[in-house]
Amino acid sequence: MSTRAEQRRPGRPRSEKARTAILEAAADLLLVRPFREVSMDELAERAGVSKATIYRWWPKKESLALDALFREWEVEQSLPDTSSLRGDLLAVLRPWVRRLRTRPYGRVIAALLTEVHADPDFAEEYRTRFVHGRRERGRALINRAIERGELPRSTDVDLALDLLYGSLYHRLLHGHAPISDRFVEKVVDTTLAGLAAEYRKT
Amino acid sequence: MSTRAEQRRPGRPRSEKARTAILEAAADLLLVRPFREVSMDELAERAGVSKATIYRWWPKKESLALDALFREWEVEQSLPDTSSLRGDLLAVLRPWVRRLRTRPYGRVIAALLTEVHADPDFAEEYRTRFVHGRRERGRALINRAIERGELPRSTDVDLALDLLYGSLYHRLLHGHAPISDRFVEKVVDTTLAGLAAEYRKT
Amino acid sequence: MSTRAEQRRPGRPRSEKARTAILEAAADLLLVRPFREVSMDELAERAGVSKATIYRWWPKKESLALDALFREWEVEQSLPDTSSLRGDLLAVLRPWVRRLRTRPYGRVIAALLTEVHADPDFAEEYRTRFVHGRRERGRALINRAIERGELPRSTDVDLALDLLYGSLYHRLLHGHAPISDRFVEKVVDTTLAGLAAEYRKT
Amino acid sequence: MSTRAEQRRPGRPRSEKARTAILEAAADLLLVRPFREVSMDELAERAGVSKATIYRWWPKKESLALDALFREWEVEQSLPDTSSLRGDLLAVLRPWVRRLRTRPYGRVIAALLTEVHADPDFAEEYRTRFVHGRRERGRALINRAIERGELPRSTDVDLALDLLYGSLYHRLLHGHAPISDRFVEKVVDTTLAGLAAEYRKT
DNA sequence: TCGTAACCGAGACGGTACGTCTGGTCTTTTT
DNA sequence: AAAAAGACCAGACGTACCGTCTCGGTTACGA
Repeated sequence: MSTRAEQRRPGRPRSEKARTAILEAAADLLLVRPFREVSMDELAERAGVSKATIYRWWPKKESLALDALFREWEVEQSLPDTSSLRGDLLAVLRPWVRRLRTRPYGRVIAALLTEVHADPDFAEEYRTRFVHGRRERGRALINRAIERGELPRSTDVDLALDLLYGSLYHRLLHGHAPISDRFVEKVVDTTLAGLAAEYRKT
Repeated sequence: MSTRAEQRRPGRPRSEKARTAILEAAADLLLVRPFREVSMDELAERAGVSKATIYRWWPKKESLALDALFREWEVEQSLPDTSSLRGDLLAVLRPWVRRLRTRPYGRVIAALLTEVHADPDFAEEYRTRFVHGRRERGRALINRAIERGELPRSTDVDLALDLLYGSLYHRLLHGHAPISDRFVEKVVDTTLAGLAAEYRKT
Repeated sequence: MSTRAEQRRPGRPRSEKARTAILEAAADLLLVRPFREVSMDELAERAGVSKATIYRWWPKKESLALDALFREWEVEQSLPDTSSLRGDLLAVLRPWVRRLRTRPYGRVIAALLTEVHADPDFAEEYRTRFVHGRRERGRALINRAIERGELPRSTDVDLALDLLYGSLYHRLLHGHAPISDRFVEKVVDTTLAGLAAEYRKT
Repeated sequence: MSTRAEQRRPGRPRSEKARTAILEAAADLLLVRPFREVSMDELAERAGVSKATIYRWWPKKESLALDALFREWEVEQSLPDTSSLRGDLLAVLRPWVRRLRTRPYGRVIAALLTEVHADPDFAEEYRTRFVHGRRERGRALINRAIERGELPRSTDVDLALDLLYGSLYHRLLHGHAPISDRFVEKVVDTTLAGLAAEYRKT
């Protein structure tokens, strides 16, 4: 969202200080308080920056939240290799879930998803940042497990990912029950068992 | 949200005509167009009603959408009985999923979930309407299956429900893949297989 | 304003209790607090009466204030006779001015005058109640003085009344100076002197 | 009301174009139609300006009307000098009443006076603009006449001004009779005669 | 005594203006 | 060119008030 040709261009260069201040203010406000209760004016003041500077680099409040969230979440991009799919999945999901418990992330995610349904460009951006990468990594782990013979070749990888992530997001967004480490394990175990089993329909 | 003691009270009674017109306008607008793009003014005009009348009975736009959505969704409340859990679950989930495909419901749901994370009272209302009832019915179906011996007594019912509904909501909200009838079947089959299996950890 | 054929008509007769309660509430509120800050709802509640009952007898808030004010002001309608115009005028103006000082009447008067300029029917009503009668009585006093030879036959009675009442209303409405008894006397004396004198233009 | 330090300050300067457009729209609407029938929305639209811009500079409709009226009235600030008080007063009053007859100014004045009685700050502003200046000028004229020997040293200047302006405002506000040039002359003549005369009380 | 008609209290309603707020843009000076 | 400051536009917000209406119920009179 805040990408531009990074070549040296004439004129005053972009202030890195301002960029950082904005993202930090966004993290402090947008990732914590209910989305709609944070105004751009407050954000700008908190960052010690003018509103115009924010809008020069981010088209809307949601895009800023997206960047701020991405900065917090997607630090670790490497694939784990524990020699079992169960171990790999837990190595990916457990740290994420633990991070989830440190802040009310359900709040931002819900707000971002609302925007996803209103603005196709934003939807594209959101999926690029938070869906595709994660699913590609999950897909790689599962395919590796198939190669190892842990799962049948006929395994529906998308289904697997939706069961795994879907149940976690479900609790995150609806808040009807906590996302404990135990829950993550059960989700992984049950999903893998289901995928592995030869289940005959009635 | 708009319930009050239905006793005969002094004064002009609430206009049933207005109530219906408002809910219908809400269904036409809030359940279709991006939430934030629908103003209360437009809603009031569409319903042929004054804004004050809406605010007298619904505290916010989200509450109104909640009622309108509830009116559309929660018509069928009876438990199916197909003598198998698979059949029962499909009997519940398939009609719901089919209805989901008729309108961009992900839009409203996302907006409602955003509000859930901002207003505890609203969250309570939301869960009462859209979470608890559905989960109770699911719980009943699963417990019946346990009685029949289809699933072990140790089955984690909440886990089951989160796997089932979580994966469906995941696609509804993220929109990365369609919710086909085939997908519903796979979700049900894989979840049931996972629950039934004795899965040994590595 | 609240007049109707006082004949006996079929049906429940008008409640004298309600009428009085309304006028008293109006006097307590409309004649004291800034006009626009008193709502009909508050008025109705204060009078222990429904809004509809007020509107049945008075078409608007201003009409009600008019009646309430009239009830307070126009009790004394008889002509004084002190054998001098000066005495007669002071006998009329002094009590009025003293009453003026007991409450912030400028407030209501200004509000009523505003309505006079917006609603011709109301203007008619206002003048009937507060202008014509008073001017007729003033006219009578002055004509009597002319008969007595205190003033020339050519005296412009309307001019006289505008000088007398105009200067008092001026202070009442603009509030730049108090309306003391001394001021009333000076107004009367100077006006009468001016009317009596043969003033030659340059 | 819309005054601010005119120094060069950082940031976008106030739009002179908007300011003018607002005052002109106010003159066209507020000085012509009944005050309460003109909404701020209509005013803003007429001026091609957002409501917020109006409220940034004028706290209420009345303040705006005050400025608009001032712009129309108080153009001429110089003292006339016709070598007689009568001439001086007519030179001041005649142009003013002629202007009065061009538009329904009684309407605005009544509305402003209503606000004067509701808001002390506004009252202060009103008197500064429309009372003090005019009275100071009148006072100067009269004092000059006293120096010339046209009036006794004991003349009550405030009384004089209240007689002069009071009678004119009286007709303006009550509308019971027109303010003809002839009337102005009579008011001046009679007042001056009254002030000049040695009037003996009975 | 009973019906009819006008009244009353309560309070919901349509309409409309209010003054505020926020998102996002624009204009100026300064860096 | 970029930034800070802050004025600006557009338009939704939720509230408030006005004056009307719709109920259930009351109070008189005349049949």
